[in-house]
This record gives sequence, structure tokens and C-alpha cells, in this order.
Amino acid sequence: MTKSRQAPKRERILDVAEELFALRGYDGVTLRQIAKDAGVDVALASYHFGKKLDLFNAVFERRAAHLNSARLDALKACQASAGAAGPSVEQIIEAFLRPLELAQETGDPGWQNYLALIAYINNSPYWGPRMMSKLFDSLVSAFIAALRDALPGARDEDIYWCYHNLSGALTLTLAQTGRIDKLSGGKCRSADFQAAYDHMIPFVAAGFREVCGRSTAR
Amino acid sequence: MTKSRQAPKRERILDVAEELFALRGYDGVTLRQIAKDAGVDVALASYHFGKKLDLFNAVFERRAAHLNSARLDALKACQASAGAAGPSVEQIIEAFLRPLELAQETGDPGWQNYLALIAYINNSPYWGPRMMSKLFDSLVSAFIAALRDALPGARDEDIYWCYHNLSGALTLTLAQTGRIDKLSGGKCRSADFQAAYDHMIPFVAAGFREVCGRSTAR
DNA sequence: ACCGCATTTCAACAAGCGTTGAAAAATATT
DNA sequence: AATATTTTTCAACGCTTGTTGAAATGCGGT
Repeated sequence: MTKSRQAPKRERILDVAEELFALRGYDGVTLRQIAKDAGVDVALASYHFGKKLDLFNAVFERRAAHLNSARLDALKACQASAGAAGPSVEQIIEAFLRPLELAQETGDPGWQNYLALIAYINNSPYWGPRMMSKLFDSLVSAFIAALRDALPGARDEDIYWCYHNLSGALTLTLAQTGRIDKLSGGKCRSADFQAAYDHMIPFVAAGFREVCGRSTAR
Repeated sequence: MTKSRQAPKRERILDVAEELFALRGYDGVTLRQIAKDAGVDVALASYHFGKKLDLFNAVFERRAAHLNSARLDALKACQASAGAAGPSVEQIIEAFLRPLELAQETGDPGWQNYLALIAYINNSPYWGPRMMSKLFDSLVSAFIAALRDALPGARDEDIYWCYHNLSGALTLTLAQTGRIDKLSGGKCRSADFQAAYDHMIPFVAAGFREVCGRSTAR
């Protein structure tokens, strides 16, 4: 190997930052906490990433490409397997959600933290507009287009509002607040992603059909 | 009046704190920012509320009782106007959501900031468990019970997951991130609460029916 | 006019913050 | 083995943070 190996401490900083930012948000975490949990000097984060905000962006971007391509592949796959009529609403929603479930269940807790961080950013009036569009707009547009095909005659406005509802439901699941565990008295568990998505997919698909017209009932 | 009037600056601190906390979160706001925007000395916040965390709680609790009773009144009203069969899923969801729309449209921007703050807390893995239950669990339980009656034969687990989806969709709307505005190219506006709820109510009701069994189609 | 109390400001504190330049250690190149 | 480069630590900086005690101000009751 002619090139220098990736520094392992660099990755540890990213992992710890990911976890802490997801839990406490950008301002709720100090570089010293991150360094301490990573077993590293404070100055090392600055050396590798520059300013604190650059570290935040690095965490945000590290897994974004992988996530986007996994979801896009799932969309293409369901489009390929569907006939000329195209995939159903359920199949599209499934392609949108299942890759997340898979990522959360790789055993790597980093993915879980990462998706919780996305939830934090997506719901923040401050961070949302600054960070979400850049990385996820084109992916979302692809799914919206597929939904438009699956819901002929639907008004664009209605589709966007329905997507908004989907995005909110998904986000609360990703945030892992444990709220449903307490409310349900243990009958539901936040960490049970399969149950979450198994319920979310038919829920959302029915909502789309109701709001965007039922001409595509299959 | 024998009692001293409420200090007006105290309310201004609450108003400003509400707005800033909603935008930047607990750790993203300093007492000095709040004091400056309120046109007040830093020490005054401590005098009125104690620690920073106490101020946060004061903001959180100020409007909670009013909000809870408005929603509970709406639930009782729809139950009273319904026959012996009880209100439909739509009517229950409507009672859950419309009071928020009304609050947001009083012209008092405080309510809008307050609800955005609730959204922030509800989606935070750190603040959610610490703050939501105390103030909102009993209200939510009342609505869950009403939904159970409207969906005979539904499994409790399914009802909670559906409520979870509702809560997430609502929360993203309250957060006012403006994301739907950009995505839709201006066709939808975050600030158009009536449009948001007009779309959310049938969307969510259809989801409940789909997931919790369709025995109650009306 | 004076008093008692609530309100507000002033001034300062100790602690923690992000950031940086230079030294040290580890690793790669020759 | 010596050198060059990358990685990591050390030590410190200037600044901001939440909090506090004492002083100043405002104000209703007598």
C-alpha cells in the first residue's frame, strides 16, 4: 500500500460525534465530550475536520451517498419487477423505507445513530433548511415522480402533502424517543423497526390513496 | 388592585425564550441572547425563573394546560354530538388537530413558536422522554381510548403504531421547517395550517382504518 | 415623606468553550 | 538508518457561558 492508511482515531471521532449529535443536537455537544468519549485529544478533531461545524457536516455526509443509492436501487428494482403499469403505491413506499430498516439492523449501531441524526436535522427549523435539501432533494424527487405515476390524476399539491406526512411519521420513528414504548405500556417498542415499518407502509399507502384519489386501487 | 401587577418584562422573557428555544433548541440559545432580545438584563431571567432549565420548563408549561383543555373540550364536543355509536375516526382526529390550527391562527405568534417547541421536544431522544409524558400522556390516552371505541376489534398494538404515525406527521408540520415549500416548488406552504390539517385528517383516518381493520367504514 | 417589598440592573466570578501553534510521536519513504 | 510526512498530544489563548450577591430603581400602603 503506497498510500497512508486511514487513521483509526479519525473514524472513532466520527462515530462518537454521530452518537452524541443524534442525542443532544449540535449545540448540546462539546468537542471535549466527543474527544473524551473517543479517547482522543481535543485538538485532534480540529486537525482532521477543521471547525466544529465542519465535523457536523462530515458526520452528516459520511453515510449519505450509501443511503441514497440503497434507496434508489430499491426503487429501480421495484420498478423493474413491476409491469408496464408501474409499481403500486405500497411498493414505492416499501422501497423508500425498507433500506432504512436494513441499515438499522446491520449490527453497526452507527447507522441507528445516523438516522436519528437525520431525524433531528429534518425536524429542526434551523438545521433542516440548511442541510436536508443539498443531500436528499434529488432522491425525494425521484420517489415523488414514481408516486405521481402510481396515482394518475392526483394533484401535485396533494402528493406533496402526503409525502410530508410520510416524512414526519418516518422521522419520529428514526428519532428513537421511546415515547411509544411508554405510551403503549410496552406493547410497542421503538427499537422494533420491522414492526414500525410493517405498520407504516399500509398506513401511509392508504393515506395516499384516500387523499390523492382512489383511481389506482389494485 | 391590592396585588402587584404581573411584571411585563417577565412575560417578554418567556415570549423571547419560546421563540428562540423553538428555533435553536435548549442548548442553542444563551440567556444573554434571550435577555438582549427581550430588552432586559441577563440577571432578570435568573431572578424570575431560577436556572436556565427552569426557564425552559416554564416556557413549556405556560400554555400546556390551555392547550390540553382545548383539545379535550373538542373531543367531548364531538362525542356529545355523535350518536350512541360514538364519533368516527375522522371526527376524533379532527378534535385532536383543529385546536392547534386555531391556536396558530390567533394572530399571537407565541402559539406558533410554542407548538414548534413541542415539535422539537417530541422528536428529541433526550428531551422527549424527560418532558412529554408529564404534560401530555393523559390527554393522549383519552384520544386513544376514543379511537379504540371507534375501531372495534382493533389490536391495541396497531392503534398505538397508528397514533405514532399521526404524532410524527403532526410534529413535522408544527416544526415549520419550510421543507415542503422548497420541495413542492411553492405549491405547498408550511405556514398554511388549514391546508396541512385538511390533508392530514383524511390521510391519517384512512391509515387507521387500513391498519386497524375496516369494520367501521361509514 | 417614608417605608417595605418586588423588580431590575450592575459587576463580577469560576468554569467551560472552540480554536490554534508548536512540540512530540508514529508511520511512511528513501 | 536517516529522513520526510502524517498523526497526535500539549499547553495555552481569548471569549462566552450560567449564575450570584449587592446595589439601584420603581411603587403601593400608611
